[in-house]
Amino acid sequence: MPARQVPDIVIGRLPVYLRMLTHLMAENKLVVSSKELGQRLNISAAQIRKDLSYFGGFGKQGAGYNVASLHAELSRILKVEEIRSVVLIGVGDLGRALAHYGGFANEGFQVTTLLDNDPNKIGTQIGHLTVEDVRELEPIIRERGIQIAVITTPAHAAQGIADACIRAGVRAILNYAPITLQVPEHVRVQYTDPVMHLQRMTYYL
Amino acid sequence: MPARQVPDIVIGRLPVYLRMLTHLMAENKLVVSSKELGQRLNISAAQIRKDLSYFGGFGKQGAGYNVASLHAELSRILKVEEIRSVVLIGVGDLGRALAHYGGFANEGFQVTTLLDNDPNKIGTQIGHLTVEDVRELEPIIRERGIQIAVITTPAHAAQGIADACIRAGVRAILNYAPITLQVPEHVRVQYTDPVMHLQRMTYYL
DNA sequence: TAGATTGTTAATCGATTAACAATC
DNA sequence: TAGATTGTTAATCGATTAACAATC
Repeated sequence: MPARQVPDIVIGRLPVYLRMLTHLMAENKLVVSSKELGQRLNISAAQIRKDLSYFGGFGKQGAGYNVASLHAELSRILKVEEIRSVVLIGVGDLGRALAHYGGFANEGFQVTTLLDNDPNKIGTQIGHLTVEDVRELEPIIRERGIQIAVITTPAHAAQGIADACIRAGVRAILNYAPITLQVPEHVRVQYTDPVMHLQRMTYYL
Repeated sequence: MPARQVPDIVIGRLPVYLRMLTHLMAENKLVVSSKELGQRLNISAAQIRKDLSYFGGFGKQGAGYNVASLHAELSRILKVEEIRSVVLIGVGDLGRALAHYGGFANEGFQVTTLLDNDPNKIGTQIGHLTVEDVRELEPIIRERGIQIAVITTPAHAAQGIADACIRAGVRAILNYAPITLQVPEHVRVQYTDPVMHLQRMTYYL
């Protein structure tokens, strides 16, 4: 429960801070200053202090921040202390790669459900999961109470899948399909598209 | 050659406009207004007009924008008319998925080089490419004049790979490894990490 | 204590929006 | 022509930075 309205752009930096704190813990670093954090993340020290101050005073003057306790605070703020179920729709190469991805463990997420529309894929095993029929999407998501969906279908299918997910109760979508989704206000969407990222850089070449 | 300094945040929206224009061309739509574009992309019409005005006046009062010619203008501005070679380092599940990805064609990019450090992978075929030895990274990138790298290695290897790429002449990096890279000013980096995206949304759940 | 660093305020900087004359 | 929509300016809004008292 934030004390005041926190800008979304601030929320977007918290996972970056959290990731660096995880890294510092692995290095057995006990304390870190906003200055050092900033240098490692290419963010100004003032911005880091300001971002954190939306949620409280976590540091100690003259010393900096305790790495472990700031890590715990950010985990709490981002609500990634408990594991959340994720449904992944579209078991192509990318979907398969994400299903295998080891980086979700310990970061608050677990892919628990794989869906596809291809009869040749439905029923097959990927890791320890069985691919299920996308026609069962709504009841499956509802029954399992899943709030997060990852869409790795072709572009033409993505909007329909998103609509169905939302009807079933999904409130956060990570969309890998190269299309802008139309969603109601209460649903969050994040996009990731390698072409967008690359095109954004070639301008400067 | 932009007329004046264009904010990076504006450059970041141009690929989104371009993608929608590609979509509209496939729908055989000849003309589109900033209002309609905005509705489809969840961006205000004023912002679209302002963004485009950094580069010139591409529209027609009372009518809107010619879809095909705005598409051509944006392709030119983003320099994605010619195909650019991309090196991909780290042929794990994700690297393999990107190597197979069909979405680069027609969008200005082609993965031409695959590198890995695993002797079991070096020499194998992926699609029509052969995985090469990452120890040859610098000469390969130099000889082939590659300016764009996609890093899909584990986090601990990513900074070293980035350094080597930059020494060899790379100026744009798309980094899938979950780590913030330190790079000189003349090098652009884009990040994509599913954990970051998901954590950014769970705050709102 | 002296040095370092926080948390916060005010100033600056930059991005978005609203409005409208120009004009197709 | 009348209606629609652009390109642009000025106003608004929001984010970042600089500065520093507080204090560990």
